Amino acid sequence: MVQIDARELEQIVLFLKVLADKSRFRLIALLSEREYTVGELAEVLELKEPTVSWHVTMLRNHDMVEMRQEGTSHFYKLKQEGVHALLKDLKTKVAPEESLDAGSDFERHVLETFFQHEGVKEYHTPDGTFQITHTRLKEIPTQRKKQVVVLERLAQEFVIGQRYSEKEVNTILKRFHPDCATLRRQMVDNRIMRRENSIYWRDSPSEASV
Amino acid sequence: MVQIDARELEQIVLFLKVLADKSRFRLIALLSEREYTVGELAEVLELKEPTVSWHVTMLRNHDMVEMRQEGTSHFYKLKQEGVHALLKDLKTKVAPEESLDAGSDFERHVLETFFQHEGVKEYHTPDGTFQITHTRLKEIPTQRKKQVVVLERLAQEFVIGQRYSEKEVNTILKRFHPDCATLRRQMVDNRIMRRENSIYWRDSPSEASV
DNA sequence: CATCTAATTAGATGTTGATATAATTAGATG
DNA sequence: CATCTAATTATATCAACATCTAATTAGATG
Repeated sequence: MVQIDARELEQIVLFLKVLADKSRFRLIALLSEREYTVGELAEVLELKEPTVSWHVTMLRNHDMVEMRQEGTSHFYKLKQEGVHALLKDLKTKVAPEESLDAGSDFERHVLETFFQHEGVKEYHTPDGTFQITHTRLKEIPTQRKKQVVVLERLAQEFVIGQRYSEKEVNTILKRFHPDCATLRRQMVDNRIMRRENSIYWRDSPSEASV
Repeated sequence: MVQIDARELEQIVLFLKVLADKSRFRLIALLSEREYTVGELAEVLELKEPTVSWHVTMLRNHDMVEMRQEGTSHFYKLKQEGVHALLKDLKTKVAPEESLDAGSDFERHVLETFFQHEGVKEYHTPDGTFQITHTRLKEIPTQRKKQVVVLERLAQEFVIGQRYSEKEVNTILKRFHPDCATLRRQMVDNRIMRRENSIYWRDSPSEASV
């Protein structure tokens, strides 16, 4: 865990407190699309104007929203796109299953059964620390239909068109299962990967035979 | 803005509410490092046990923490590493400038001289493709002052407090220079890393001798 | 200047929730 | 079984805050 000093902690918690309110969250959601007057917001959110005013003022104090005046009307809009991005992050974190594309129920079931999601691993590089979720293959399915699902999944580890040596293929597969040789052979057998002169590659889906 | 339905909104706000508390945030920070008993947490956070119990129960209800019992002791630890990642995200969003630290001219010069930045490498994982800039150590400095700068830099690859096996240390160091054994020894000699029974770790700057 | 519109500020109210003390449960140990 | 340790539940208290009504400010318009 990253060390967090007191001041920083206060700030983060404060920021989270601002977000952790239903009305303000909806407010932010609206204001991220276009500018609104207080009255409009009150109507949409079914709150009284003073309540909305209170909230937007709060958001303004936290530099999350900016105001433009026109006559007696005050137009508010989201200030930092950072907030926008943050929400997106939060969303994917909170409800990650929404984010990844569906696939069939069968596929999902097979993947869930055979893959085991391990914690996050940290990679430290000059440019910062990357966190990558690691996944292992509990066992290699014997049923061909399930096998294909698993192999397709593993294939995603390889860039389409890129050439890999046998050693490189093994390294990548070994991250999932010690028996990389079997996986490699099965990938070739199922035409999920191609081989020629000990060079492996992945064809684009359109070229690959089914 | 992403469309958010009522149920989802509730969940997000609830999740944020859980995080938006100083004690719980610190709790999570601690529990992301290792498991703690309620008593230990109470002592570190300077709270009474019932208070901690209340919070960890709350975290448990939200599936953010898990418990293991041993005698009368209840060991808690962070459940989803997703929370971990989330915090980091939040941190970089909230205070991005904090993340990178400046360093002196001398340090910068040494780092520039001894490190070589190689191109971008791609890592393919279940969750997408990561591009990471790789850096190598051209040679190990012999002048002690320069050596320390380089070793300090390498130390950043290790999470403070985390325990590493000798093998893990080598793996990480080998990314920079083939002679990982020398680097490892020098790190220990210079008290940049600590060793006991072939277990290596990095102390926080305050504890480390200068 | 009187009036209208839109928003904010002031003040009141009710709820939630963070924390504490005290009592209770559950496991371990002599 | 008595006792000790660790944690939880029950209950109480206090502060924070979301919301409302009422009063006030500020700009526009006849």
